Amino acid sequence: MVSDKVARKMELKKARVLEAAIALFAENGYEATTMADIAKKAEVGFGTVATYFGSKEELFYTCVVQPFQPLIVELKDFNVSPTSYPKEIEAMIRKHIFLFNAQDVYLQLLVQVIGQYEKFPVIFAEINKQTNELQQRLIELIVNGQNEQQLSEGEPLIIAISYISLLFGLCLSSVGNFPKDMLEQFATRAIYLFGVK
Amino acid sequence: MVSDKVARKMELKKARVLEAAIALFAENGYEATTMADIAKKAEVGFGTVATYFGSKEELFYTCVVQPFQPLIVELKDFNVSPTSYPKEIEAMIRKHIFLFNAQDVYLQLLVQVIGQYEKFPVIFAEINKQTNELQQRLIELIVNGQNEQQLSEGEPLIIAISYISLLFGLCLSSVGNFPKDMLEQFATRAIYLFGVK
Amino acid sequence: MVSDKVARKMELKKARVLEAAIALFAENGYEATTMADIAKKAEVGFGTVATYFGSKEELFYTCVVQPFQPLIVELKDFNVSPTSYPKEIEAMIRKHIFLFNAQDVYLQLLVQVIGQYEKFPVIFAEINKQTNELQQRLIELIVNGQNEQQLSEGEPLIIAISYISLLFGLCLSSVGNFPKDMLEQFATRAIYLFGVK
Amino acid sequence: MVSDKVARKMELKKARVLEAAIALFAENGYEATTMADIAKKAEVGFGTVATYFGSKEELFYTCVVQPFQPLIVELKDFNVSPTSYPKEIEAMIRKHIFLFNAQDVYLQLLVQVIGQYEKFPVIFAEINKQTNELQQRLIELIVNGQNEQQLSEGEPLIIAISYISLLFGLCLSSVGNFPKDMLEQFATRAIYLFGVK
DNA sequence: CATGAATGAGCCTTCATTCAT
DNA sequence: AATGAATGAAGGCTCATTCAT
Repeated sequence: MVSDKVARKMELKKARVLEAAIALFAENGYEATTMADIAKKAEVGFGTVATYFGSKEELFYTCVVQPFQPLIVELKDFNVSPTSYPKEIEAMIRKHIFLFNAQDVYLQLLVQVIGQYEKFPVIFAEINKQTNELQQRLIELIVNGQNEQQLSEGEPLIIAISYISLLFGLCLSSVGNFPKDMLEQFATRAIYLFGVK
Repeated sequence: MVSDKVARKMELKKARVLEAAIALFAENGYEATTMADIAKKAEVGFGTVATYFGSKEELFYTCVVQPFQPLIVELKDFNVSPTSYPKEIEAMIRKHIFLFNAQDVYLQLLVQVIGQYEKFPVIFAEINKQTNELQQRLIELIVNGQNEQQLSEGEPLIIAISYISLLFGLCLSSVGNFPKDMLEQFATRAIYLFGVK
Repeated sequence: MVSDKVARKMELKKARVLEAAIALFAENGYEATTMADIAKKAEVGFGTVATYFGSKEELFYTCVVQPFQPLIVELKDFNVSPTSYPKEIEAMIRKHIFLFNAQDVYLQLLVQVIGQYEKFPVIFAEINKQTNELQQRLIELIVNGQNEQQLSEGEPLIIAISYISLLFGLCLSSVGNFPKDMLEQFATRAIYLFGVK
Repeated sequence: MVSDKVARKMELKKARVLEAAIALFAENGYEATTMADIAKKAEVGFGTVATYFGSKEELFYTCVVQPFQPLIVELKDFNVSPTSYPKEIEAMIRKHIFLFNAQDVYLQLLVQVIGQYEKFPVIFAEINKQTNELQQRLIELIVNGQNEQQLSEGEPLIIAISYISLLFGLCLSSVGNFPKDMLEQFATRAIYLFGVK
């Protein structure tokens, strides 16, 4: 019989461990991060980490996969047949860029997994599947925009990949994070990729 | 007194070790790659790796820094005040993209270092310095193009960063490498970032 | 929160490890003794040794320095202005020789450190400081004895060094340990060094 | 066919290697001294050391045993039935002490072997055999002196062991070596052990 | 003969995991 | 449930030895 109070405490601790783990995995990578480091940063005993998450591998899995769900939902949240394509695309890009910037620590981690997909095949597959859905949705948007003649010609797949690459590429470059006004400018510039007239 | 024959042989072995190391570091990351793995792949005794490169850390340094020099030289090899900016930029982008694609294994490694710059501060500083020079040269090109009114308005720094980010971002995406015709298309699309009229 | 029972158990194990380490270091020297040997002799996992003492170097330090404190206290425990100098000196020597004999394993270790002082500078400095205090105390005793004309002439420093050298020299010779009656005889003989009339 | 010139050169090199080895073994001990260190100090290629002396163990054996022969001969060179025992003993002790002091590096090495006899059983046996002969000769001297009533009573074995221990003990203490006048004083003091009247 | 490139056995150390409290 | 003492697998590195030149 576990009281709500205790359960609440547990959840808080678990969240603290997860946050610490994400930060350390992002900064140092999988192997260079020790369970003891994580426990210390989360201010729990290191046995506790094992109790909550099982093995280190499972913890890493959770670190990468769990925050990805809400993120991808946000990223996919745009209208694929808006009235004004330029306006919708601009809004989408701005949203994306600010999202990426807000989650920079997590994205540093994500970039590692993507950059070493052979090392994390299971996790990568999961990530990739979802990212492909985002890609599909982008293609849909582009195709519609081109059909409506609000966007200039160009292979939609190429545009979608280029755009996603630009987003992740900006993550790589964002040493010390960009100030807000620069983010705005990146957004404005990225629109060009879509062939907005 | 070392004969030329022996020296030649050594050079060959050294190159073989380096190639193996780059491939394994790129695929698995620094920690997950063992000296034994490298030696095995290079078909030498693992003591030999130590004899050639000292420590694992030094080997990694060499793996990242040594191939970077010729690469960055190639990347910086474009005319900053051409007659036709659109043509020069298109040629440059095509060159860049094909270079990146040809060196995909090495670039996977490079992306790791950039993505975890806190973990490899010395190497990153070296890389970053050179990359900044490339960025400066790009800015020069863009400023000139804008002055000549062959390129539309836009903050040159933002454009340069966006472009470099796109290049590295494409590296991240290039799982299993793109076919040649897709590379051409990426090049064509990337031009848009520069505001070519 | 560690229970007393656990803490007790740990102390016992720690003592067992230390004893094993002293014996093996004494017999084989620092480098020739492996952490695995020590763990095996102490009947613990070899990770445990590291948990308790950190590194091999720290363990060695503890092995040499920790038992030295009580020993030197005992060695310095004599009266520097007794009524009868011959009697006090005889008692002191007997005590010293029996102490050395009782701690023969530890002293074999100590002799190594002294004999290779360049190799163990920090430990040696610590040992040397204390030994010098013993030497000073011996000199005090001798000077007093000479002033009281109970001891014959002779440079006190020379006598003190000779005596200490004799003690350590006997350690070197004591292969398989001397029987008790021989120890008595050594004590009787060593008195001569002090110029007892 | 090896010319004398070449043979001479070899002998010189060999001697240089041996000297370097003794110095390094004495300072750092057997394991902590590497073949490469020795080769470097002797200014020869490290393959050469192996060519000359075979294995490291054989080299160590040579380092300890070879210089011992002439040393022990010198140490045993005293008259066991002199006219004046006090004079003979004084001369002997002075000779011994100056010999020990002159060969301090080698003796540091010797002390290691004696102090860790279990580790070097073969070498120790050899050393011990010869040292016992010295001890026997000392006993002979003492017995004769006592019979002639030039030396006071006392178990000759005890005296001999004490004296040899003192000699080796002084080696241990001689950090930075004693000045000549102190050596004289040690000699004068050591005479007391023999019960010179 | 003299050399040093090549090698792999063996060691210290780190660290994920287990389990008793 | 939470903890950390205990453990041993695994990796980097050192270094004696071998052997081709």
